[in-house]
Amino acid sequence: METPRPDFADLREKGFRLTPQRLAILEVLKNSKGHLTPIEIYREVSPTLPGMTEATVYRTLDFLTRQNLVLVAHLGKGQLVYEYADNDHHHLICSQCGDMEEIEHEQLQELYEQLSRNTGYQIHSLHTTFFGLCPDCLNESSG
Amino acid sequence: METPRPDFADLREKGFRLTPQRLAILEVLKNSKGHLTPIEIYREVSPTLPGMTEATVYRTLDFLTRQNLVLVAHLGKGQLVYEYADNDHHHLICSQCGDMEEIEHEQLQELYEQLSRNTGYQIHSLHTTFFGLCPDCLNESSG
DNA sequence: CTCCTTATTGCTAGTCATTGCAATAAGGAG
DNA sequence: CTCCTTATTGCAATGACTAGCAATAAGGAG
Repeated sequence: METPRPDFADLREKGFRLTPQRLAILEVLKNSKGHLTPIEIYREVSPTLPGMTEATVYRTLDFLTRQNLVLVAHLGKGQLVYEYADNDHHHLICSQCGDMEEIEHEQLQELYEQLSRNTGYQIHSLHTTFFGLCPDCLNESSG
Repeated sequence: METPRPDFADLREKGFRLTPQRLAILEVLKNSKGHLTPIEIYREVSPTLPGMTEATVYRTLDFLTRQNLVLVAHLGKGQLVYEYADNDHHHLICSQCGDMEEIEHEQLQELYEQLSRNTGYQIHSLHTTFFGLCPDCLNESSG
């Protein structure tokens, strides 16, 4: 709750290092403003940084996620997607057509507070994913 | 909403087959009453059904999930866990120590209705996972 | 009980993702 | 600018999961 949006430069003070790989991956996420899979990120960053490996992409994404610089979400089956952490939101996905709606965090705020009261947990999950049927698919299945 | 708890035998009427593999996997989940990974399930079922492959476990779990007989959840990184679908609940996991709380679906009911009203979606995600810090870890990190 | 259709399985190969370890390089000290 | 510590990376091996296809077997018909 103290530093909801840490700056990349803060990492150095925590003993972490600002490597070109981390910079490049964060930059790709910052510019794309959408969900990217690790492989997509690898493909975008790879030309810029020859020698970069997929393993580094996975590790870096995991690192940036734990530093709250990027958000991770499970949108479909097992595949994870990443997004630059600049606005707090969640996702509602149609399990039939794959359509996606963004849910402002505000709508979950109350629930989070309630869960905190009931469990004593300090909840920090952003980017929660809900599944359902979108209006279009609902119509089709009922017709 | 019509058949919230389908029976295994109903599958036959839909043209699906009741194979020993499906029976065995469902039985393991029914008896364990907890979260199991596909590999754990494979190890439990394998001795009973020689010849059983991991691929079949993955496929069967996917099948049972789509039939609403089991629930799937993303608890940690990428790994999926499965559980017998006999009570509607969600999870709250401590991202530090891994402790887990169950959240009764009742607590999310209101949110789900609100999201439905706002988006037109019919939301059906059970087994949503939230992350946070448990009371113990909160104390430690502040001390 | 036997035959037949075709849903499922087992096998194999292919992706996606994680881990261990030696080599590299970030960044502070002198 | 050079040296030194050690966080990170690259590489290679392993593990998790998916997809294609021929062989098997569930379950309905006769």
